[in-house]
Amino acid sequence: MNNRETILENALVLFASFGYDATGVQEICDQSGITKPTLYHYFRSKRGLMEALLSENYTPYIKRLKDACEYRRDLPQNIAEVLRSTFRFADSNLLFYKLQFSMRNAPARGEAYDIIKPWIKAQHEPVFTLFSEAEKDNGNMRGRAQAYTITLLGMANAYIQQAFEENTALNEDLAYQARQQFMYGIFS
Amino acid sequence: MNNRETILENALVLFASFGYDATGVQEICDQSGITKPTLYHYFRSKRGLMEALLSENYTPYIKRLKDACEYRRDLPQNIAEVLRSTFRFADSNLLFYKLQFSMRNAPARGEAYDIIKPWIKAQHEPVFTLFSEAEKDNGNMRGRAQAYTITLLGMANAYIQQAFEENTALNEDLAYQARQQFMYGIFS
DNA sequence: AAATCACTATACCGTGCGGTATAGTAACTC
DNA sequence: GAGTTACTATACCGCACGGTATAGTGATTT
Repeated sequence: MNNRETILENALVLFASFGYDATGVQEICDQSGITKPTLYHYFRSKRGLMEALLSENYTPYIKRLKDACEYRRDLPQNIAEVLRSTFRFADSNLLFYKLQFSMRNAPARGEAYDIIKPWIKAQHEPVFTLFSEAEKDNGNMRGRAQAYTITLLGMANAYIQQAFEENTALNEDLAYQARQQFMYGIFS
Repeated sequence: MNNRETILENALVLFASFGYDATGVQEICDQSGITKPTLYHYFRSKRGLMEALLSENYTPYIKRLKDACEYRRDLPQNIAEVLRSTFRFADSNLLFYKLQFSMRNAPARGEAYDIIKPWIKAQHEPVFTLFSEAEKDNGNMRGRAQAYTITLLGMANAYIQQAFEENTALNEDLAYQARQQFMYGIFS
């Protein structure tokens, strides 16, 4: 494995364990068996390292999420796919999921939140567009696209957290249950 | 207002805005118009300051939550009260709510999470006990007390976040809607 | 063979951090 | 009025932080 990948791997572990602020560049270098100039050669700054980490791990998920949000006049189907892709995202790299989750919920004016902000937007956008499209076919939903987006993703996180803390699987059944519960919230 | 209260107030604003790690003791002192020895007189350390902040703001909520979890063979009633007390907690001091939320979701081995850990336990415990009691009256629920605890509190947070981001009220209606949705998740 | 390039180590810089030694003041205690 | 206590300011400490200047190395290009 080349140094760049080694650095990214160790940075992920440390950032996810101790947080962005509390993890020193020197620590990442020690763990990776390299020195600071090497790290600064590949990544322009500590922040640049974090940005690269986010980019590499988010990109495939966002792509799948966009596909899942392609509206074909079957909203339940879309919701199932959104949940499935999100569950899969969490399941495939739990460490990164935890890291991005902690950053999303970090104080708004901190650096960690500032770095992850564009990715939050990239995640919300397709889901918001999906609900906006679906609004046109269902008057009940009018004007609530943003609320649905937040609740759906928030609920997905609640389920993921639950599965993680209970050490149970993030399987198809759980995705189905989450979908049913969410749909009930819409049409009640 | 005395210095102790001034310090606590400014610390809350700064910690909630920039995070525990990124907020310097000096900054808190400047904002409060005092110097470091004064701060260290009232609070033994930066960590002690954070602990005092948590204690003062959490205590009344935990007390109300415990009352809300007193089981009288009417689980829906309990759930409504849990949601209401939690919504009220978030509504009464949004800044503190945001601070504790960011800390709950901070990396597990960071200092911020370590400080808030006992309070998470104090919050989960009464809710968990409630569901454990209710299990005895409803076979369907057996063995899921912890899952219900996590999902209920997670869902409450999703609603609170939604209300905050949409700038809508955390009113009785929303608590009712959340309860219905949660109950549907249990009995489906 | 000279020059260029990507990459890496040693050693260092300025800054800001959490925390404190010292000393003083004003208000109570005996 | 002497001693004690609670509180606060000046000035400082040691340290770890993010980042870099310098100097190489070995492979590739010309």
